[in-house]
Amino acid sequence: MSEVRVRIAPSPSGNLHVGTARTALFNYLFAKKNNGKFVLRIEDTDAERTSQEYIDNIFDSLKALGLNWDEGPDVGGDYGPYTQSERFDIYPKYAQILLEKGFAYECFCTPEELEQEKAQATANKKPYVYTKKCENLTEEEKAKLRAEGRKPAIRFNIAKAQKAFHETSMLTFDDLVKGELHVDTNLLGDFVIMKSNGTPTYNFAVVIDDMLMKISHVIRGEDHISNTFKQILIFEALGAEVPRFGHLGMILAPDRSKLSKRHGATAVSEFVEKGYLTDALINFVALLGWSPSDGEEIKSVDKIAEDFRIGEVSSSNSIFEYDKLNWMNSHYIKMLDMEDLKERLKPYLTKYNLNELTDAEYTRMVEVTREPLTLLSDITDAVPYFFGEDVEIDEKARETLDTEVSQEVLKDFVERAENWEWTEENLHEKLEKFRADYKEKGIKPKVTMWAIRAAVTGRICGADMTAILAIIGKEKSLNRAKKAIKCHA
RNA sequence: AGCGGUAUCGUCUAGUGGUUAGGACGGGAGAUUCUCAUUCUCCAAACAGGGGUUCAAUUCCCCUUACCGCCGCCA
Repeated sequence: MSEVRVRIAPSPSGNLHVGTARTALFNYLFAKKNNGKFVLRIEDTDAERTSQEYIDNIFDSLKALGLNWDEGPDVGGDYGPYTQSERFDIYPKYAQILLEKGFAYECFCTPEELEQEKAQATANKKPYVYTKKCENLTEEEKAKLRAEGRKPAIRFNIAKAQKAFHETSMLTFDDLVKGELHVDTNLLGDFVIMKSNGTPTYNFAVVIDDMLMKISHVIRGEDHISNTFKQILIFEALGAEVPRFGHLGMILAPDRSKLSKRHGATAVSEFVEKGYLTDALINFVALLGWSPSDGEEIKSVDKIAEDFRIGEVSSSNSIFEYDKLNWMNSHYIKMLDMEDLKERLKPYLTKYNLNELTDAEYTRMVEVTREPLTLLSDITDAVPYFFGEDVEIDEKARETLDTEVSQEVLKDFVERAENWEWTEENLHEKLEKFRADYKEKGIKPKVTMWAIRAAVTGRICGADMTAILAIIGKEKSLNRAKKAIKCHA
């Protein structure tokens, strides 16, 4: 059996989309599982929509997800170049072969003429297929058209190719995930393989590159199924070995439409900026269509690869649900090593002066605030009270502070705490006693602590109160408490 | 319109010609805690509809419906 070679072939007309990331993942998993090679190819035949920024984004995102490629534009390989715009001299040669074999022909139709054909078809409520108007142009006619300054495109002759390799007009292939797929090639129009500007179209460039790069399995979204039939015919017309194909269901937004900007983030880099961990993202996306045989959903890509079988991937579409991704992200944050977490949180703490805290204090702060984090970015709003002299009192805290009990508790707290040794251990002990005293008076521990919490943090919920006091320090804590006590006449 | 694809809790899915149809997220209830959260326990929640085949169908076949995709000198 020949070597397994798969590829991910993004078009750099945007940042790396999560859907592309999932396709890349499944290719990567398939390669890993079968000791194959994972190739990255940049499909930038449309110069208009391509930008270096997007290419960089694709590289960075794929790397961040851990989907490292064996061959690609940057790392090279035996079948390069791996960027289509650098392969433009290759495609015309193969188009020429097709022309000579009679599997392709020149088409001089103008966009206007084509537009008209299409309009006609819709007017007659017929599906549009190219009329093959230029199929049998004589040399004289072509010369005349050329003299007029017309530049021909090259079209693939579907019927010729189909007849040459198949008994009937039915074309069939065995899809890796969907099983047998068929189409009546009579319904396919002769599509353009070389544009009149001399560059290849997607369907042509893909085939030539997959052939030359010896791609053995093409795993991609099901939106490519109809392309696959056309591509198979080109492979055959060229006398090349046809790779195996596998088509994955699409990822849909919660409203069942295509996942787009209006649903929030779509690019991997956007998710990262929002505070998602790439490990969580890739794990989540793997679960869209694939499920672990042992039921254990939290799994590294390496572990998933061991368990992965392309034939077991679900062939239906799946909806991208943020709830589960969020849960998974919080789970991954919980599993993060302390030092790692401390570093990862820093980008989200730039509005605070981290120098106010010693490293030990920062560590403790992270320890007591990490629990409820869903996104790394959640840290920003979770810690403002650790910084600055004063604290902003929110509405709920204000109400709490306005009660008589709170005032009484606070006064007592300030008085007693003046003499406390300010270590977390001691504070823990002292506060326990403090609460107990009030409990005897019939005041719930909750209420007692609310007063202190509201005064010191400006909120009524948050991290462990003892730790907060210890980190903030005696002076600052008591100052805030005093400020919360109303001056009585 | 045509062609292709898909159909199990709200969502991602497991599963089988005979099962109490399983898990996870989310939801609900409770326990723990100084609060929020965490954690733990429990609960509700599905085989799209109609025909076949069969002793038996969620499972196999057909039709309907719904949804998705494709019909570019975009990729």
